[in-house]
Amino acid sequence: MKELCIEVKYFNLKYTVECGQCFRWKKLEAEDNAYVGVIKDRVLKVRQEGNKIYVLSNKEENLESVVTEYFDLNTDYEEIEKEIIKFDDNVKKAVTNTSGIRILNQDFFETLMSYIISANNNIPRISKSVNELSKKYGKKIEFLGEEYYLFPTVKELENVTKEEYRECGVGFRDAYLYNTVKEILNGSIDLENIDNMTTQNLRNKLLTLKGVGPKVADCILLFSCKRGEVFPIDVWVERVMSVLYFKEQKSTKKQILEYANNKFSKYAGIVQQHLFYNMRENLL
DNA sequence: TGCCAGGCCTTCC
DNA sequence: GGAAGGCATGGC
Repeated sequence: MKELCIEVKYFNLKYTVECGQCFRWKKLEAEDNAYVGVIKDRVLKVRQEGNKIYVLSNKEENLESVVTEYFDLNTDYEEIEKEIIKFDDNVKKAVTNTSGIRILNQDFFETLMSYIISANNNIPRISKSVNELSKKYGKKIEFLGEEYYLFPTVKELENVTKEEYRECGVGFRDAYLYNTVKEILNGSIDLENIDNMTTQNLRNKLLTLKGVGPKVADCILLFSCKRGEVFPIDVWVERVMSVLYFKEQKSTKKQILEYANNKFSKYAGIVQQHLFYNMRENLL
């Protein structure tokens, strides 16, 4: 296996995979700043040393372009961070704390299913369920002496029952997952046409799925559809926005969203992710 | 024990 | 169109 080395800047591997946007990266205890994860059809080990990342994979074909796309390495985050720290001191402090977070370009179907599972759930349990689904229905890959599992394809989930979903620990979300697979199989959402849809159309389409509300839809748009302008509001973001920008006055999600859209506009997504991570890690 | 977790659905005004 | 209650499950 050949190790790929890529020069990076304004990229922090740890923050990017630990900030809550993805659920399948595992930190390697034996090595510093190294993680193993599954991206689409391959398993990767990624390690960062300063401004270089070192990548190993079971599949070397197109490895550099897959990694570049996934970690959004062709986007100029130096420019983005310089722009967004101008918004105000709150954003400046957050971005300074967690500089190098990048918004991932994850697989659409995996992101859709994962964020349906995320509703009224916590991150460790979401990860556990996603891994369980993969282990049961995804393809097994041997990598560095360990067994890993790809996230299952729509086809691989075709005959999975609600009861079987529930055995993966997803609880009441079993029917949502079941229905979503059916909807995709019957062509209600055309996976091939996503890039051509406007954000509003795609969002409305996602909202027709049971188990997908505004927050889940926005996470899917942001983390797997390159819609950097959306601003997912969960309990943490509601909390941090309310503390930073609305002080004591009570604020609704609608007010928060309007404020964020106006202020952060096309950078709302990356700002949201910095605020979310800062709040969770108690850095503000 | 009761509350919370990257919310959403249904029911009822 | 907005407010309440319910929902599986595990961790604290």
